[in-house]
Amino acid sequence: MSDSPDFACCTPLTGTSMSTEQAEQVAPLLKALADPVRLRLVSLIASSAGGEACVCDLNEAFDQTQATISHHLKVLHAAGLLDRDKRGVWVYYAVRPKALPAVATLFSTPAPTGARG
Amino acid sequence: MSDSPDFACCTPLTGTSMSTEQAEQVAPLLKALADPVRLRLVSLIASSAGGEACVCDLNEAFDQTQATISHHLKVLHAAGLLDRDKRGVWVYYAVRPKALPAVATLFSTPAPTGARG
DNA sequence: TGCAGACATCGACATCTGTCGATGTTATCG
DNA sequence: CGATAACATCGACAGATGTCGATGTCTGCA
Repeated sequence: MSDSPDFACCTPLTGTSMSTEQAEQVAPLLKALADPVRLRLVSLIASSAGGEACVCDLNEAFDQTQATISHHLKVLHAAGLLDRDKRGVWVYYAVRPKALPAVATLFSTPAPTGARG
Repeated sequence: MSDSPDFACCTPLTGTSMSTEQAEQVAPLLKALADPVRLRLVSLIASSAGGEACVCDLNEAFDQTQATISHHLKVLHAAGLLDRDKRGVWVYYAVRPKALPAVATLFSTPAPTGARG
């Protein structure tokens, strides 16, 4: 996977029927988010100071093993949702700026401006 | 499963860290959407005339078996994303009005109104 | 009553996924 | 150089998931 996907998922679900290609491009993104632990990871990172969080802190916030958390972070990173930054011994993850808004656009109604018909 | 979930997923992911309970409530919703076929199903239904579509038409729009499409529709219906309406021999599915906006809110930034930092 | 069509369900299967313990890799400190 | 700590990777395993063919259920029609 590229390290900087373009988030082509910016076309709303409604309005026009989605192409097979686009669906196959968006699904992995949602699949990465469709897990309670990963959802909380993203939320925790997004709400952290500076928009980033150290893995060591994340490990302590969950009941799962360090290996499991590392796995989930890898999945989120592979999906292009998280940025990874290693500083010395510590690793910081941050939510990719445009990732969440892109997903939000997917589920937004096209354009309520100028309702016609 | 209730036939009318309240879509408690209306709190944005960012801003405040998500609770375990809320995460476990939202994850199934995203899991239901995290499939290319189901994504296209929702999109196709949402963009159909009247906001609903007959299963017979949906079947013809996909390469998968009728049993598979029926399965996916059941998953989406169980997640509270689709409404089911049987009329004679035909069954019509419609996207639940507030379902998609609720998901959109999840991934929206808390409040762009009156940026105050 | 019998038949045909629309859709759901069942049973089976290969594959994917979440989780863990164990181990590997890399950076820091004495 | 050796020890320690932070994080990633590996191998394994139970359970979930997507798909199919076959069959069941219900409706409308002759």
